[in-house]
Amino acid sequence: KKFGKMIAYFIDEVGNLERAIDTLLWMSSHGMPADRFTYTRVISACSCKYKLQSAILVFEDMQKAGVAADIFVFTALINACARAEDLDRAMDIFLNMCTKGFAPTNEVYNALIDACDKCRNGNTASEVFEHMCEQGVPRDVFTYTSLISAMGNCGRWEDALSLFHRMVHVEGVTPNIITYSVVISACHKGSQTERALELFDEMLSRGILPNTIVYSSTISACAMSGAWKEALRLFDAMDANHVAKDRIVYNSAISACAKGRQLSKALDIFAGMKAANIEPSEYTYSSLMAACAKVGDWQVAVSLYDDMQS
RNA sequence: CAGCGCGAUAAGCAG
Repeated sequence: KKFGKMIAYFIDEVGNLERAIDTLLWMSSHGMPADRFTYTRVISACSCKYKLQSAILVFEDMQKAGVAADIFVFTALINACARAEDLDRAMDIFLNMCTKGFAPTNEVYNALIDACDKCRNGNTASEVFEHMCEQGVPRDVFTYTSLISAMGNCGRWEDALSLFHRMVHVEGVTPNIITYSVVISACHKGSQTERALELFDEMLSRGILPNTIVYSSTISACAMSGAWKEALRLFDAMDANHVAKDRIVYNSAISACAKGRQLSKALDIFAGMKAANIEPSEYTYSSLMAACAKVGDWQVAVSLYDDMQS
């Protein structure tokens, strides 16, 4: 029990995963294996650090030590696969879990759909979702958010929108800020500017205050149809609404100007970015140079290139 | 010995 607390301490306070794993393995090799709670905690910590191999090693040790696994362990393992973008292994674990007689829960299906999303496999995501519905497992905001994200990531914006509709009006699941960010992002990838803006307004009317991520998704959606004025309006609204601007939202706004052939606006935003002490990235320079290319201003492109090198 | 507590799932940028 005390070693278990020590492992939790290594993970939560010290952030030393290696030590936590060593202690866990030491415990089982000395005939006093940790309980399933501790195993789950360690597997989850491996997942957070994208260490799928370690997660599997810990799970194998758990089985060797004769500690009975439960649905929480399997959920954490599937999540580790999702983070490592290994859908095949996620499926293996899922099937293995079913064979052992565990009925998949909402969380297990959600983690599996997330794995499909991370692996850009929209078809499998849809199949898993259908299976979930057939089994009568409840769908919640996590389910729909992951599934809509998976649709968006493989260009299926119509499906993303119809799932959003089904979520809200058929299943009565309330969308949150993350749901709006994925459905707006799906519109962005499908160049559906109008729909993205409608969703943004709908979100406001629900009383959800947009954060940096939702602004950047919506600004990117504006960029796709040359709606740079709308993009800049949103970008400026961030200050009025006291929403912090990060590098990504600056990049989104610069890209919107670039696609709308507004080089001087793009340069203004770039200046603002530097004034705010935000480091430009390769995305920043790439968008700025694209803007130069659009208007044929090679001199500014060269000066940006020099600026980038220094 | 008993009770209690402790563990799992989702989002944004360029060429």
